[in-house]
Amino acid sequence: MQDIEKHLLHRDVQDALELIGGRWRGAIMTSLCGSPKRFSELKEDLKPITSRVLTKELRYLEQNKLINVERSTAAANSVLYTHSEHGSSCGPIILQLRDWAIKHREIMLEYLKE
Amino acid sequence: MQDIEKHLLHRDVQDALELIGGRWRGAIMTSLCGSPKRFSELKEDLKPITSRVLTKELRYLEQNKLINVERSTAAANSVLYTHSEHGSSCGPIILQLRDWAIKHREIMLEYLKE
DNA sequence: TATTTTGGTATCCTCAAAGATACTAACCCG
DNA sequence: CGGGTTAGTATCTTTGAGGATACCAAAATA
Repeated sequence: MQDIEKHLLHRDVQDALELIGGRWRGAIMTSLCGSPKRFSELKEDLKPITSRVLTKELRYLEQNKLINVERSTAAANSVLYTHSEHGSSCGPIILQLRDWAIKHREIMLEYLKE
Repeated sequence: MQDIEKHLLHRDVQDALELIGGRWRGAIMTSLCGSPKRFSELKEDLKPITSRVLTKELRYLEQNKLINVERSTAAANSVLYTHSEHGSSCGPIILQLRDWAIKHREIMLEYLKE
């Protein structure tokens, strides 16, 4: 492996972690794994997130094509958030992150016992 | 899937993203995927990271058992950072994150063309 | 012995992410 | 018509991650 490639490698990882990192983005994508949701459902699921932050993060994810936003023209006050095709492709990674976090917790508990 | 389980699901993901999220943690773990490294090698690889931040993040990763720190008793001014057993188990996930980020970049370029 | 390298500390500062709180236009339901 | 719900905005404030800069003791090296 060349130096340049190594360098690019962690730059890519940084990019990925900016997309789904931070306090809420990963959680939002996770919440949408189960099923499409409306704003209020997301807010409930991610409590104690605030409207302001949820709006901002949803706009970010929309701009980065990770979610689709169906602002139904007919019944106006209803907006559906769903994974985009590419957004749903991070589902498996998220599941692995979850499993890894659970394993991590167990390992930390082991150390605390000793 | 029950509501409670859904709730736990994204909490776990948030935990994982705290462990390897932020500006540098994922990159450090990535850099250590290739081979064990010394402080100065990490600093070079992760340029423009500062000593202060690198130290802080390494201590965090050490406390969370994701890396081992070999402070060689014999030759004192030499410290080796390596993945712990559990730390190395996030290697595959990191590779997938990298692939996913690369794919994301391509997709965004597609949209810009149109 | 002098100099450089290594692996850090010590302070101070900035800025952006996130929270608290209040408010609102449009709709929908009875 | 009136009250509640939906999907947000508008301000203001806080917090802490991360950066800039300077400094340092111990060890290696020349």
